[in-house]
Formats: sequence, structure tokens, C-alpha cells
Amino acid sequence: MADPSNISRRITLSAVVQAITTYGPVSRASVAKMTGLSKQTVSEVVSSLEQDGWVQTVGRTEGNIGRRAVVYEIVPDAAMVASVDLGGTKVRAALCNLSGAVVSEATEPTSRAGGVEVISQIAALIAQAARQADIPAEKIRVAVVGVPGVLEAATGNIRLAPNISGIDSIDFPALLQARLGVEVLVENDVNLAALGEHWMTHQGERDDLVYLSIGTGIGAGLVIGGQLVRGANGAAGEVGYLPLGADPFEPESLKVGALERMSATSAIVGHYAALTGQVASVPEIFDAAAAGSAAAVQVLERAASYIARAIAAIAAVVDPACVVIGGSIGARDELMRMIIPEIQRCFARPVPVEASVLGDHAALAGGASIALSRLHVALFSQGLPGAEITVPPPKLASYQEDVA
Amino acid sequence: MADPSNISRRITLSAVVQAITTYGPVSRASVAKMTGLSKQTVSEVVSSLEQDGWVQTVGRTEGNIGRRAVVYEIVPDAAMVASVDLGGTKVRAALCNLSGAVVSEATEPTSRAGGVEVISQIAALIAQAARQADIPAEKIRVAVVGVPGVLEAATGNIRLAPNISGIDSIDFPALLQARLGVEVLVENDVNLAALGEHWMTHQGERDDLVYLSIGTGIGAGLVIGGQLVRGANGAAGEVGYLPLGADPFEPESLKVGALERMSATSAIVGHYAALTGQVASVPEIFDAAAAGSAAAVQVLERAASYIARAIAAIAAVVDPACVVIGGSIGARDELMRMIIPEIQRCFARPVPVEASVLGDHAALAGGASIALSRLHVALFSQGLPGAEITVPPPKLASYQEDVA
DNA sequence: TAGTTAGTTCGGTCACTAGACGAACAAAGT
DNA sequence: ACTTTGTTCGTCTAGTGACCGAACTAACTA
Repeated sequence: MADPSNISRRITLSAVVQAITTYGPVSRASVAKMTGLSKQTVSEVVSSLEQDGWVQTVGRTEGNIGRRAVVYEIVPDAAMVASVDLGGTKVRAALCNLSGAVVSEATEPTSRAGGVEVISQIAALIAQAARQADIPAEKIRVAVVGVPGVLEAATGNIRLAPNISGIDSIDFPALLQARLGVEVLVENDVNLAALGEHWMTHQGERDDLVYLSIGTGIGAGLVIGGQLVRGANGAAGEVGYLPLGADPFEPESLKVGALERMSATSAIVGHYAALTGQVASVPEIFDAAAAGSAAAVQVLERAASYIARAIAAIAAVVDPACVVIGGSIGARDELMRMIIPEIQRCFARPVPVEASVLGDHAALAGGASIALSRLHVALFSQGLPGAEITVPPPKLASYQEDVA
Repeated sequence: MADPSNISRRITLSAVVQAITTYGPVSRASVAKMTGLSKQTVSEVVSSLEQDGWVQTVGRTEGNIGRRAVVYEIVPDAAMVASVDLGGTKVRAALCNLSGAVVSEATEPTSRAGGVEVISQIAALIAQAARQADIPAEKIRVAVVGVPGVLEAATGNIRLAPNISGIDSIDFPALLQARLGVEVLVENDVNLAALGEHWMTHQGERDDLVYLSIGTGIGAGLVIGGQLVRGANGAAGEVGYLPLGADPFEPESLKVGALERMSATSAIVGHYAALTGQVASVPEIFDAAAAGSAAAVQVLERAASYIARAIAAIAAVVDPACVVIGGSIGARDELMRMIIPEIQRCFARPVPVEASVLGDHAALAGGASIALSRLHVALFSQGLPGAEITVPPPKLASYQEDVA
């Protein structure tokens, strides 16, 4: 990217890019109107962008009175970002273009070897995705990785990630960055999912959104004022430790988390086993409840009740505009129907609760959204505060293949 | 203020003002180094600021090698802001200068008439404070009012303020603004207290801080990433409604708040009455506990235990770097000593808990801090994003007269 | 043809920089 | 006591980059 040394130019540059990015194909004249810049300045900036291959013309207007305008749009494939969701069982990598659309995707079971091996796997997976769609590697500028673990606020290292062995003992971000040769951002996967849901569905309203993931564990991601809340120790949203559910003063609750002991996978399986003497998986318990098993219904209702209390607690503290529920358990419709009325019974203010629209692609979408923001900063505004470009979300379908 | 139409100049202007504000008396040469601007540009800007009366010279450097430098500082009294703490029992108004120091202060019992009468009272109190310190009224540019109530996010109107009659049925901000003739910002008093504590003690570290006020009610203010969190309905930090303490599913908990039923004034008084049959005020109960009354100790310990759980809940959701406790009950040392060990028993991560350093002046300080930020925006950066100026806090003593 | 809109050319202004320069000063040497 | 050296402050000058307004051309509709 041409590197305008002048601050003034950087501001105009990102204003123009922002306008073209947001308002689809537009003419230079209307960009001038929107940004308040003169037509002449806009022409200058646009032609330099065109020369560098960032924007392109896409025909002209027609039917309007007056001279026809040449309209421009961002060249979607001028640069790519990689968004990686590193899970305990599988790794998923997606390449997204400048308009946020997924261009290529690849998935693999997570390497059991862990540690450095995972870094190689991620690099290979990104390379594979690039090959699939014929994307030269140098087009990829930023990579974002979502990991199931707590990140050290200061260093960005992964601290607690029991599901992936050996990953908390290495300098993961630095090693991956060295391997890929591009800027790497690592973020908690639930946080990314929260960002993804916010990007896709609540963009525009500068809303506060909480994403609650219920699965093997229970965790939340907070988006407040459009910004991710990480917490002083990177542990914001660790709602498993809410002093609800089990007696919080039992030593066990200090380790596992009082709420997690009552609402996540092992709690549901354990409770069902205690009632019926049978060991069943969570989907089986859902099936049993659908088939009329009183015990299964009771188990799910207890979980739903505690989840409702957790949502009430979150709402009392941060007052979000919306709570989105996801995760392998949270995505179940039956559970949703139990949770919502329960919240109203224990919390005065109504709290809009919605099901995740992105399913297991939420973290991927969130990763893409921050990768794109970061890329735009690097390319156009260069760290200039207040000149951040927000990329409008792409078609939902782009992220909705095989939603759980 | 001279109104630089040029964006570039606005950025430069606020960078220079920021540097002079933050790094006390400085020479133009060092401002140039800090801002990265050329000496020439800095000289231009400073001389225009000097002409308009915003900065002044304060002697020269001495003892250093090389030529002596003329050093400049902000003219502290070039403009004033008013910070008002509107409480249920008294109104306190302070005038602060550009360096954040309290120049004049005035207090009165809150008018019982309520409604519009309160607006007159605030205006009169500010006028009185101005007279006391011989400040011409036109020097006051911004007023911030802290009110004990929930604010409507959209309009800024006060919605729930049971302690001040008739204030929720009028357009308080607009009426006060019309009366004072200056920009008026209205904010929840606990939120302001949180900002005040953050400003005074945790500035610099871009820390996340939670201020927990325990008195007639229990409420929290959240500062995350240096920004106040208001919530979608202005109800962030309404921790009285946390589903802890009393059974959250009782109808009474929906009205009063489950936690509030166990930890605020009426809960303590009520619990003591139930145990002993005697009606005593909270200070009396503290005295009784100090004198060895087992019942009083038991009452306070129950309250402390629930407060500890509330802090654990807050920590689980937002992971603040620090929790500051204030309010008429929360400020008591005895309570603090009960709360801290209790938190460790129900929450895995250590949460630093501190007592408020500002006492009942916290909201006043917080009001001053946002008033000053707002004033700087109005004067120098004019809404330019990323050019906000953070005013360093003044000497603590400025706000510590009669700390509770 | 009249009116409207798109885009370019031109001249001028504003803000900022770099580098040269003189002034003022401390410290070290004579 | 005086000079020299090196340093820093602040001003001056010339030059550049970015922006705008206005005039103008081009293209189109009605």
C-alpha cells in the first residue's frame, strides 16, 4: 500500500475507503458528498487507490438525469484474511476477502500431538484453503485464531487450554506469526463468537451484546459499545464461576466453577445418571425428554433454571441489549423454550434472548471481522485513532453452511 | 476559542494541549519532541493559544545544559466546569478549573418540593459557589449532574429516582441546560463515583474498575477500558437485582432485587430486628458489633457474605482489575475486613478489593473528570474522534475534605 | 435547447516540515 | 578570569503536500 506520510491524507484515504466499502458501488461525486471532501480530492484518492488495485470501476449509472457516473467498488479479492477456529476436536480455517465473504474453507481433526504441531497444522490448513481457491499466499495479510482458553492480557499467551495439549507452554502467537509470516491475532473463541454474532446481526445499532456458549463448559463473550471486553486477566465472561447453582463455598466450586457444576455437559449427564441410573449423552437426554421421560425433562429444567439465573446475573451487571445463546447444548431449541420464561420469573427487566444464527461458525465470523478491521487499519488508516473502518457483514449464508 | 476549520490543525491543536496539560510546565521544544511535530508548528500553535488566554509562560528552565527554555502551562482558571452531586438528602456543587482542582464548593439540603424546584436549586447553588470564589458566570462552560436514578439511554431523562420527588416526570437535562445556559450532562451518581475513583487512583493503567456502593441500596458502576459502561437501558451495575441472596424466584425479589434484600440498609436493620427484637440504625449495629454483640456480628457477617458473592459474580462477568467499595455502609472498615476473606472462599481468582479513597466526594470527582473531557473536546478537538484529551487528576486532597 | 449531474483543470491557501541559523547556556580547558 | 566546545532553544526561510472553490467541459434527460 502506498504509504501517505501525511496525517491529513490518511484521514481522507480511510474516509474514502470507508465510504466505498460501506455504500457498495458508488460514484466519486457521491463519495464527495458523503465524506464532505471536494470532488477533486476524492478523484485524486480514488485514482491512486485504483492504481494500487484496491478499487475498481463497475460500470456506470443509468436512467438518472444528468451525466452518467462511473461507479467504483472495493476489489473484493485484493487482499485476504485467515480466520481460524482452533477447537479441542477440530480445526477450521476460512479465508475471507475484503468484503467479508468466505472464499475458501478447510477443516481437520485437531492434531493430538499438540504444542508446536498445532502451529504446523494451522499453517498447513491455511495453505490448503488457499490452494483450493487458487489464492496466492501473499494475498493473505492477517490471521486471527480463536482458541478455547484464557489469554494472558499482557503477553497474549494462552494460559488455560485443557483441551489442547502443550499449547499453554509455548509462545503461541509469536511462533505462529513467525510461521505464517503475517500478523497474527489470538483471541478466546467465545469472545470471537460474540463478535461474530454482533457483526452479523446487531451491527449498526451500537449495541451491547452478550454471547453465552453452553456446551462442555459454560462461558460468555461480552461486546460492549461495539468493543470486546477482555477483562484485566483476560477472564471476562468466565461465567462458569458465577456463585450460582452449586454451593459456591464448597472447594469443588472453586475449581470447576459453581455454575458450571450445574449447567454444562457433565452436570447434565451426571444429574441424569443420578436420577435414572443410566449413563446417557446430552443428545440422548434431549431425545428422552422429547419422548416424554420425566427424569430427562427434570434434568433439562434444572439446567435451564440455572442458565436463566446466570443470564439474570449478567443482565444485572452489564445490561446488554441482547443475549445470544449458542454452543452445542445452548443451540437446542427445547432448552431455549425452557430458559426464556424462567428468566422472567427471576429478573424484573425483560432481557431479549435469541438463538445463535451462526452456529459453530460464529467464532469464524468474529475472527474475520476483527481480521478485516485490523487489515483496514494496516492498509489505510495506519493506526490513526478514530479512522477505524468497520466492514459491513457479508451475506449470512456465507457463514451458515452446516450450522449445528 | 479560535475555531480552526482545518482538521489537521485541530489534531495538532489538541495534541499540543494534551501535552501541555499532561506534562505540566513544558517548553515548546519538548512539546515538539513529544508530539512529533516540528518546533515551528508547536511555536505557532502555542502562540495562538497564548493569545487566546489558554496557556501562559511560567518562567524558564535552569541548570540544564544549553539555552534556557521558556516553559508554558495551561492557565488553570481560563475556564471552569461545574460538578453537581444531587442526592436524596443534599445537593453538593463544586466548581473545578482546567487542572481539575476544586475552586469552590457549596452544599445545601435537597429541596423537598422536587421537580423544577430542584433545577432552580442547582442553578442557585452553582451561582453561589461562583460568587464565593469570584468567578464570573461565563467562565463556567459545562455542568455535570450526578443523580441517584436510572437514566433512559436514548433521551437522557431520569427514569427511576425514588429519592427525589417529581424529577422523573420532567425533561431534567433540557430544563437544566436551558436554565444554566451551558452544556449539561446528567449521569447516574454511582457511575460518576466509579469514574471518579478511576480518575484519581487508577488513571494511566488503562484498567477496568468496578465501584460498588453499599448504602440505602446496593449498586455498582463499571469502568471498562477507561469508558463508563451504561448498559442498553442505562441499568448496567444494578447489582441489587443479582439473583443471589434471597430466593430470586419470590415475587418480592423482582421488585426490590434479590441481593438488595440481603445486603443493603433495610436488610441489615431488618435482620438485626428479627434476631434481637430491637430496632437499631446501621451505625448502631456496627457499634454493637464492636462492643461484642453476637447478633450484630452475625447480621454483618451475613451481609458481608452476600456482598462477597456479589463481588465474585461481578468478577466472573467482567473480570475487573480492581473493585472499589464505597457508600455509607461499604466504607466501614469492619465490613471490608469481613468481605475480603469471604471472597477468597467463593472465587478462585484473587480480586483486589479496595476501600474508596474519595468517600462521598467520589461522584463529584467523576463529574469533574467527564466535564473536563467534554470541555476539552468542545474547546480544542471539536468532536474529532481519537483526539480526546484526558486530564490528569489533581491532588487527592482537593476532593477529600470531610471524607465519610 | 434548457437544465442537471459528473468529472477535470487551475489557482490559491493552509499546515507542516526540514534545515539553517543565531542566541543562550553549562562545562571543561587554558 | 577568559575562551572554547558542545548543547539546546527558538526563529526564519523555503518548499511540499493536501485541500478547496470556481470555472469549465462532458454527457445525459426531458
